[in-house]
Amino acid sequence: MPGTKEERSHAYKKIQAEIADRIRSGELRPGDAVESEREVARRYGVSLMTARHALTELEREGLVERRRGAGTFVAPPRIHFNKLMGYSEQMAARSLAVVSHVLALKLVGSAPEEAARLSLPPNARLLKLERLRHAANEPFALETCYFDADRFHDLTRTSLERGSLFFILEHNYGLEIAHADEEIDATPADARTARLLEMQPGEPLLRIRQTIYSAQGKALLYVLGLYRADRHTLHVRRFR
Amino acid sequence: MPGTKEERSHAYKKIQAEIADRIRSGELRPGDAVESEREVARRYGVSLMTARHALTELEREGLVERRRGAGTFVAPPRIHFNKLMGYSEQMAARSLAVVSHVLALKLVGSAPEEAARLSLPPNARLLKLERLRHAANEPFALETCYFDADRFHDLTRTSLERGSLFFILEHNYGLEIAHADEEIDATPADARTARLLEMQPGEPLLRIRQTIYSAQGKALLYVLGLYRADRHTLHVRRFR
DNA sequence: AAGTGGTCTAGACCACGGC
DNA sequence: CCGTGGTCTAGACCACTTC
Repeated sequence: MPGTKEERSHAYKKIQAEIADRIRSGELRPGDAVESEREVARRYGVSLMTARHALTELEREGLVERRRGAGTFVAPPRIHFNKLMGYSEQMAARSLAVVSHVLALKLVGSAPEEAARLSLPPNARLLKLERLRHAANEPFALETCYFDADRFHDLTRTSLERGSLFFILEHNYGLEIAHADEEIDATPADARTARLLEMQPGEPLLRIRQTIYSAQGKALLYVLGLYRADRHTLHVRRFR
Repeated sequence: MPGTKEERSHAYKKIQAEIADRIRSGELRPGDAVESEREVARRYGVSLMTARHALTELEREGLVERRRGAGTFVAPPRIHFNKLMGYSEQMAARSLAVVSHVLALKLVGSAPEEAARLSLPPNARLLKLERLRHAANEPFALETCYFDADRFHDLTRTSLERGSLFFILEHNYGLEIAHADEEIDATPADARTARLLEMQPGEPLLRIRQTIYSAQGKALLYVLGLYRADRHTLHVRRFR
């Protein structure tokens, strides 16, 4: 057949994905030897450079360690530092049940500070979403999200109570979340927050103001989070 | 021999270094086109794959951006997020005067928690350094550092009052500081801390517990920092 | 000594961008 | 259209680790 429309996926990507799957599935465990460049080349019928490319990419991903003269080995499981995760994802990572309650979902017409965080004009219409988060049946965080109301007009209360906001943004809206810039400080609890989080007014809260950006560098979302200090520790790795 | 100049022939390394120098010297400015793969190959008399390797490495370093069909261009200057800096360095970056007062510098024989943070046995002898930090003539942080007393026996009070601890570690001890893992939370001020930081007991403090590691992955230093919440905001970038 | 990853060659075709 | 980066071949020699 002339002009065959084969799947146009690149050989090295396929090899890379296949080995990555074998590592993530547990078939290959940390420390195990991965096939050598020459083995990969032979088994997949590609040239050495291509086999090499696949293994080099796996190393860049951190899944694999290459030692000259010795071989390629499955890397010890990586601790993900400075990784941006939604609440549901963090809870899942700790095998905790996801419970959160939507306190409010409404349009606000004048929130100049929050609009500025999203690089929108001061009078922009914003969608404000306030949620109370629970872990182990105790409230531990109050999170308020602000969206550009024009872009996210059809977010519904029920979809938000059910699922992960990150999931909705990435799948229903097709957005690629890339990074977040956070400002972290501590602040005393006001009366309302204290009541919601079942603590005493004036007790310390960890406050995180987070602006979340897409891969295109556009501010998607501003989140003001207040966390009970006794239930929450942030982990950060900084580099010299 | 440490410090030997690595002038291995590796063609791609030389090309990479030469282009990197031209960028860092300002000869090539952000947005400028860098020579294409084919130009590099011809000018340096190497094959395309080798020229390509050099440019790909420059991209990995973040010095260069490659756009298919268009070319290779000098990348905009990188913003350093999550950068590990000592107090003196942070103050210098904000053009603020460095003032800090050594409250204590002493040997402690039994500090099992702090020893554990340094991966030392529970009864290890530690050097404890407590410093009160000022900005704009107001106290704003209380930092307590713990060292392995056997390694850092000759730290003196005067050298510490004068200079940056990071500078001393890197220059006097020849250590290469690589990264720090931090635990961040909020906590109410106890009586002594409140007095030192001129605040009310119970008011919120930002607490940062920081373990600083060398390039060899060895824990060098454990720092417990307490920061007046109203004077201190932490900036972090997280990636998806 | 055998096997590994690291570097390198001298080509090839493709997909994409800008003119 | 031409030039660009992205993928790929079928080899080669070297430096290194392991036995």
